[in-house]
Amino acid sequence: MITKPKGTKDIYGKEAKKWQYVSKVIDEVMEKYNYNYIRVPVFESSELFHRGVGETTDIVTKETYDFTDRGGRNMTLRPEGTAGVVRSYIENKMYGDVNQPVKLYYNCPMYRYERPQAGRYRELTQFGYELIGSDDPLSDAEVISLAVNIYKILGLKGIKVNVNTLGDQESRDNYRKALIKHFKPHVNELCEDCKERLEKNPLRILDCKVDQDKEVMKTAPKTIDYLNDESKERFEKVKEYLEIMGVEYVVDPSVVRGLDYYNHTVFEVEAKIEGFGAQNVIGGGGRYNTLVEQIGGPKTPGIGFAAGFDRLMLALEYEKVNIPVQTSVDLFLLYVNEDEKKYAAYLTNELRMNGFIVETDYLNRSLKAGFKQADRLNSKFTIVLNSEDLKQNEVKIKNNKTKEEDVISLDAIIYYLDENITEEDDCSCGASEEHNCNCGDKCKCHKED
RNA sequence: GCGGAGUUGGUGAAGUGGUUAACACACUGGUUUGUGGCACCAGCAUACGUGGGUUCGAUUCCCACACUCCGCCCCA
Repeated sequence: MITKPKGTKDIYGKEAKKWQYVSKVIDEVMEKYNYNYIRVPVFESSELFHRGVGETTDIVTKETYDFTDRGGRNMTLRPEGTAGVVRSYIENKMYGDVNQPVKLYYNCPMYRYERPQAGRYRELTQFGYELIGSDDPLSDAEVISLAVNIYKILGLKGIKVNVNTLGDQESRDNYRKALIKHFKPHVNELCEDCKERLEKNPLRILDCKVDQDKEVMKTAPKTIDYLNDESKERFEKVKEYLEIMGVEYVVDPSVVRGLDYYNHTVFEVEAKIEGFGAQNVIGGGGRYNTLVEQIGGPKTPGIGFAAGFDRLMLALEYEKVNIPVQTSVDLFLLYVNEDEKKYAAYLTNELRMNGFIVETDYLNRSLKAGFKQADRLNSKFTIVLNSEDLKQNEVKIKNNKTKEEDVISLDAIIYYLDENITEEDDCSCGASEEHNCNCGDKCKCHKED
């Protein structure tokens, strides 16, 4: 048997419906914030990610899917979304658009060659958004608040936002030097990885899970102490706007982010996911004021956020957020002989074109099995086409809830269905008990906050 | 890249170095000469991850690999 590649996942059935729902909610929220959907290639020149994401990051040095195409070009499957979007921004000269800043969002698969585990795949789906062309602290706050709001609208309650600032380039350089100075005398106390990081990327030492509890870590200089006045003031502004927007956040100096392009504001969103301690960060982002220039565009500030779709689904599951999925059909058409089958073919088509969800039998089942199938599909009505009735231009239609059967004229089917298909008494999400869900006013099972 | 645990049919699973590998659910048909959901009866063909090895004989023991789950690193 040919099986799916390691670290990939088939999404189908009920799970696919949930994905579609969550994607739809994301689309709706993005629309309100006036972000436009963008679709960029799955593969790009390898160079883009080396310049964009950073030569020293693990993502680029050991996790990319690289290949040479038939023309000898070095290509890489995108490991993250920002570099491609920024490339597109530059290539399509969006810096010249009348509408500024440019606000873009995406929701698509990324590829990282890693060992799969809970909430981690080699093909992972991320949604994210970028606000390019503004350095205003308000844009930082909006990007953070938008992330929080998406999760809130989806019904997640256990969301925590950790915010930090890396400062501008000057602050970052000063801080870097201070860190090296601090850790150098203690280099032997650090883990192997951190020894490497000391010269290459000292900020990442702060993130280290192995060395976390060591004394050197606790006494390490804090980003906040190396910020110049401008950067400090900027961060204060961001926090102020966040408070005005009612975003609950925590300032966490250990948030430094793994990609090279960040400066100033960086943030992470954590969710409660039982048993997946290491994977509880479901999204993260930050400001990248030098990235556009690095990739070859004009000096342009930007800020963005990206979130793991798979981890979001895990969080939704853990918090038992009910996701509305359509679980019933309006009508199931049954037939026995070939003439009735032909009429069924005609009628299913006709009714579907009139907006009803209609199913029929494709397996030449017995009536008994057909009824069973109608039940399984949770059909609201069932019609058994009967040659005798059809001769009279009539049909028997059965309401599967009340078990009542009506004999109606063929011409009246559409009218009848219109009249008798009522809004579900219970929640459209199909749940029978109170729960956290987001199905709107029609939902009577919705638990009050 | 490193480490741990797994892999038996459509599904959940039991089990054994040796003639037909339990059981349950699901599915299909029948009892009901064309009206289901219950009950009973019957049926469900080619199921022991892949490749080697040990053996008269391997699903069972050994080795390798693949994949799944979990952890580390890293990240979403």
